[in-house]
Amino acid sequence: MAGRRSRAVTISDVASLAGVSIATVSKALNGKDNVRADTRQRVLEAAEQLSFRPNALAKNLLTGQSRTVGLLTSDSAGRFGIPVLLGAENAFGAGEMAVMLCDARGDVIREQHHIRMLLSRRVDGLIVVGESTNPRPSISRDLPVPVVYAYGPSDDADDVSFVPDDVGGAMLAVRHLLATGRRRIAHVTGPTDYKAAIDRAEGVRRELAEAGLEQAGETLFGAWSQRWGRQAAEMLLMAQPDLDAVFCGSDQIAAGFMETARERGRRLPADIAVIGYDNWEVLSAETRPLLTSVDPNLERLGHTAAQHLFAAIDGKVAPGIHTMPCRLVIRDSTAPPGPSPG
Amino acid sequence: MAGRRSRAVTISDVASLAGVSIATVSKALNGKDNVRADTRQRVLEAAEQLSFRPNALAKNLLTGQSRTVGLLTSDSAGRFGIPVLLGAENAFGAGEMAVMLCDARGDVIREQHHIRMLLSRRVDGLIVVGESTNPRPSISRDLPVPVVYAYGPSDDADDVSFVPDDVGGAMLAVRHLLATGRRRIAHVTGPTDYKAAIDRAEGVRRELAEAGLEQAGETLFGAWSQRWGRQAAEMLLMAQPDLDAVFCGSDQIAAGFMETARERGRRLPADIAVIGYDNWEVLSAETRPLLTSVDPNLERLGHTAAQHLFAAIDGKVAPGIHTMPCRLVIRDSTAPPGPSPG
DNA sequence: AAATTGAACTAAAAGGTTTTCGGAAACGTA
DNA sequence: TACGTTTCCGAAAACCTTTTAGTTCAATTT
Repeated sequence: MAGRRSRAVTISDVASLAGVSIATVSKALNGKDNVRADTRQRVLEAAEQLSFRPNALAKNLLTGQSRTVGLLTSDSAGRFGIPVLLGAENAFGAGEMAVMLCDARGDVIREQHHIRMLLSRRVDGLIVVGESTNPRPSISRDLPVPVVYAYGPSDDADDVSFVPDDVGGAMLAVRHLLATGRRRIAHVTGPTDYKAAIDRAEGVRRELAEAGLEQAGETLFGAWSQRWGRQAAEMLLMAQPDLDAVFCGSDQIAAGFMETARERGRRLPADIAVIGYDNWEVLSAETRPLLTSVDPNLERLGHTAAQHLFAAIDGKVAPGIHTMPCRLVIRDSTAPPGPSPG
Repeated sequence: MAGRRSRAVTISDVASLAGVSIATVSKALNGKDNVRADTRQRVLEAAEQLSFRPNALAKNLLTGQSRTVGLLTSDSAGRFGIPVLLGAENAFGAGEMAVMLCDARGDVIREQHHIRMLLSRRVDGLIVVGESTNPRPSISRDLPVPVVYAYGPSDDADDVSFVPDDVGGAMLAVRHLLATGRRRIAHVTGPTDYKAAIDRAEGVRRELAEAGLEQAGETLFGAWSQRWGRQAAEMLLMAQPDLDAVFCGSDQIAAGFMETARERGRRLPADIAVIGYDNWEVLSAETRPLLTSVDPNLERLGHTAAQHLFAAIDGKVAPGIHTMPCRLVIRDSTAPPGPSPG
């Protein structure tokens, strides 16, 4: 509370105390040449004594750069925005960049409002985090600063987007199932209006085709929820009694599937192997057995997007949609099949 | 991309185009007096044509206020920081405030670094979001701006903190169990080094004492996890065969408890009622039966904290730890007991 | 007709920093 | 002493906006 209402200490105060001009203070504090060692020392001591912090507003006004980026999200609450946000904040943390967080909550008006606000604050760049991997309207047109899209790509091919490789992630999962000896593989996933669901189904199709195998039944599209996982399990266990593996489009679906499969007396993973998606640890590390899951590496994606934004601020653009690889986190739910009860 | 590298348009450009002085432009755009209607119109058109956005840096430098608050968290990834953050961002969204997000990731050095950065950017205030409800070291000492602590309170009684009322939340839960006819109530919760666990246990004790009842066994402290919920269920069902209700310290514990209780043949909620804590919808809306849970109203807490920060910026301080009420979200897991299988 | 008023506008200052350029002092050389 | 060189420091401009204190000019009053 001390000094709450007192005027902030400026470079002039430091100059007075040190008995030099403000120019010298500036040079001394910024490590510039042409300042005698003992003068610099005096200045440093004065600055320390007054706990002087240069006014970034003034500096930024002068340089025209705010050393700030805007992070525009439609769904900060979502599980996907946050890791991206963290990765970005991470990448910035090293330098002197700051992140301004704006949540548009899916409202175009609010988004416009935030963009105007950020521009008037002269942010150096913008990261737009989608709430799904579905393409979203571009905002880059006529903006005076570079924009990078993360998770959900822009619908304009000239923009820069970073998205997880859902097709590749699904292929990883199926490949792992095949490698551990599974042959009758089903796929349960989310709604068809999610590009993520479509892409993952395509990955399954592609990898199975490559192995010359048929998929066990059509892909079951539903919701991303545990409930749908349970429901799908009922259907699948009935329709495909010789099923030996299920690849689920989300960890929640997988958790639901496993719950019902256990109840129906299937041994996991001995009878049926299960793979989830997202590697959402609160779930995948709590299921029984522990859930093998595709990790979309979102934090790294956010980090990369932020680094790319830096490059773009420096004028180096690499337009297009960049897909980032996923990794498979192997846990107990895909141990090789066998008669032992695990 | 258009004009990416061209100098930003300033008020002078607008003045030239409109054929007036910059002072007139300022007054016209800010709705001040003494500007003729047609002049104002001309200015507005010129500004529109150039898509002029006043440089907030310059304005802030002049007024000495940045219209920005810093949000300092140790755990943005956590389930608790995010809602608070959203509530705060929400409260600010109405005005022209912006939020700068900084994640210290529990590192004191990093926290100091962020504080210096925020101060040099002349933020108008700070919100510190704890990662648990345990008190945390105060940072307010000698800071030139007001600080409000949310979720985790400051250890300095002169600071302003907003925390959820864990004791009251637990009392709500137990009262509901009593009201629906339960009498043998057990409590399973997290580790003893969490104040939240201690407080909730205290709430249970207090409410049961008020009703003149004994708690069914000692409070079981463990982890916040589903696994611990399962483990505790094994113990409890053995040790307290006539148990008719369990209040769990988290939704995860509750989910684990329910899973095992079902496996052991208990009917939920007919035989045993279960209440969770946090009302984390991804869990509480997916359990079978749907989980009654104490909702700590975190978003509202964040909102209130932000509003209070506004007040503090205007010089109105109300020091102390303010506990915010929880609410009980009643779902199927606490339907009255009975012989029917539900 | 001269003086007063009021409206509409402008010049200039202020805000805190960095940077450029010029000046002064100290020193060495002739 | 006169001159050139080096080293260090300070004055002032620039960044862009808002606000204050005028200034101009026309309309109104005396």
